[in-house]
Amino acid sequence: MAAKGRTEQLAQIFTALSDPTRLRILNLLNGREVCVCYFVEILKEPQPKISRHLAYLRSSGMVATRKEGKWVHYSIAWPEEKDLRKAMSAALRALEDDKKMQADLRQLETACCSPQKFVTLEGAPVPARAAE
Amino acid sequence: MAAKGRTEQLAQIFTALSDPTRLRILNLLNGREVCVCYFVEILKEPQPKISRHLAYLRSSGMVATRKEGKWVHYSIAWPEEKDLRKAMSAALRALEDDKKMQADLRQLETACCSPQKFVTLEGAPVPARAAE
DNA sequence: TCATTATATACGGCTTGACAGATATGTCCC
DNA sequence: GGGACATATCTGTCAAGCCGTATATAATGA
Repeated sequence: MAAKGRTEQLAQIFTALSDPTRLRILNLLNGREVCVCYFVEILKEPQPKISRHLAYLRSSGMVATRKEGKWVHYSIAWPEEKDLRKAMSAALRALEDDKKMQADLRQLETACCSPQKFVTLEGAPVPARAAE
Repeated sequence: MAAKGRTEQLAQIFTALSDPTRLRILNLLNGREVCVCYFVEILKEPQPKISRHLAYLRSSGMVATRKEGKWVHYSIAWPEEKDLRKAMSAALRALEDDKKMQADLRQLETACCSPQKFVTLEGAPVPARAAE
């Protein structure tokens, strides 16, 4: 799309942040790369719903994807501009107090979309701490 | 309305921040109290449009109003919760680099909705620096 | 009381967003 | 190729958001 002013950029970021499901997704993504299957399992929402919200975040440029076999890993794409980055990270930090968000994060450790829950070699990829 | 979870609260705040007009309004409100007539003159948008966005901000609890004769002064109602406040102020700070926002602010000094532009005693009230 | 000014709301149309459910695409393995 | 799995997209429907225009409310002052 065309080059947008700073104000419109910010408005777009906040639009992306204005849905509870997307907030939960971003909270899980905060600081690591996460595979789609984790979102589906942890958020306990229908897969197409998750996928749509991920598509939304993708098209507003807030997340990046990395494909690995049949899995797709998502990570946060931090804005170039410093103040935008700060605004976004302050927003994500505001999520950290939320019980629901904390519970989601706790599930990251155990959840796994693959049937072989404990076979890490062949199961779904473990979410990696992002280099930041 | 009913008590909403933290996540939904956050989503609502972000919805309020997700519109360029509302961002311009909040930018003008950042640090001072401003009368509606200023918004109308500075943003150069139809009065009902401004009023609707102010109503939106009001109903999401992000601004407070003070009535004085026929004028209504708006100010930012900072959230109780620390992280929410930080997120909001980071958002407002991210606006400060925007040329458009700076131009809006510059107009605050000269703009006045009253016909008697320079009669401060009877003209529209001058925006006051908020105590913060 | 009437006119004027400041602000808010109602109405109608259009656009965007959210959802569920069905289906398509892509990868892997046999 | 065919089946199983992971992910994405399409379809139709409904709610929410935004806008312009018209109108209502409220305060002021003659």
